[in-house]
Amino acid sequence: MIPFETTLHVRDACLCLHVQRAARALARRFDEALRPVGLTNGQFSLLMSLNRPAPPSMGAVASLLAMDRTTLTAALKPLERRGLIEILVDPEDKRSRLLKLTPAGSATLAKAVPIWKREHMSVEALLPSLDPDRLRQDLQALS
Amino acid sequence: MIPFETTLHVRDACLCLHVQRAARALARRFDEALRPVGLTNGQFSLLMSLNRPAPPSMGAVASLLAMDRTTLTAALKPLERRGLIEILVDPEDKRSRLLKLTPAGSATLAKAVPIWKREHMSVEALLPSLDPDRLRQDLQALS
DNA sequence: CATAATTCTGTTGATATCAACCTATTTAGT
DNA sequence: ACTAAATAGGTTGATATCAACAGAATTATG
Repeated sequence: MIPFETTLHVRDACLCLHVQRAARALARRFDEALRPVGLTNGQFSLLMSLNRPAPPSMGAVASLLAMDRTTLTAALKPLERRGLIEILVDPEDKRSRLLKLTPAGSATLAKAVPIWKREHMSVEALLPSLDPDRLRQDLQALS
Repeated sequence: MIPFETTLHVRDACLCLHVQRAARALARRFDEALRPVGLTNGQFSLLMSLNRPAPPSMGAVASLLAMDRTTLTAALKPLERRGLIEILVDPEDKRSRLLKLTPAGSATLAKAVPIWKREHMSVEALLPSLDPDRLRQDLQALS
């Protein structure tokens, strides 16, 4: 019904597919590298986004990570169970939750950062364009 | 424990995070566009990868999509239930399964292609680099 | 040809992802 | 102040993702 040539074109051209593939491959790579500290790539990014002077709300974090609100709700649960974060009701606005790293969360993050640095350097070295900044700009525009 | 500047650096530099964000955003975008034909972006890519002269094995498809084998097993189930694909034991090698589009699967795919074309054009227009080929090359190298 | 290693896939359990629908709280309009 | 609209999150159900383990078939080796 659809010519094989169309399939080849879509397969080669589709940015959505290319990004999903790269996302899966990078996720596996960072998940593996971070396993010694017990974090996945997503948990690392999430914890890192909480390491700031004032604890952010869920909406702010979801937006930063380009992640659905409800995905974030689910992602927080294992981290809270493990005592790496605390979820507090915002006294200024009782609808809102404040997400706060615990000392244990901070410590885990501190162990993860050197691993991230090593891994990230070797990933940037893979780029044929040798231009990670441009890649980041393009990806940013897609978010 | 970790300085805020480190957080800012990781947040801005991490290719894994940038790719995950773009992957989520593009997935939402294509999922939404393809909803009228009842496919998600992943199902579209999967069905499209089955539209070839000879039905491929699972391993071949998983590798093409840079997807875990077992993820593929799970992804096939709803498509099989809906009668869009068939999973056949390879007569040449009884360990292997051959993945085959049904006529209904072909028809669904045919309806999806024009939607993909429209959506993909508007996505490419978002790129500040104006160079989708280079982006694809970089993403490919990461997979 | 027997058996050991390899290959292809499945199952289970955990987390990730989002749409659709829901409640509680805050804010805006009158 | 009262009510309507908007905002912040939560719950449920479906699919997606992968590691760890396991089974069945094939291939390689001696």
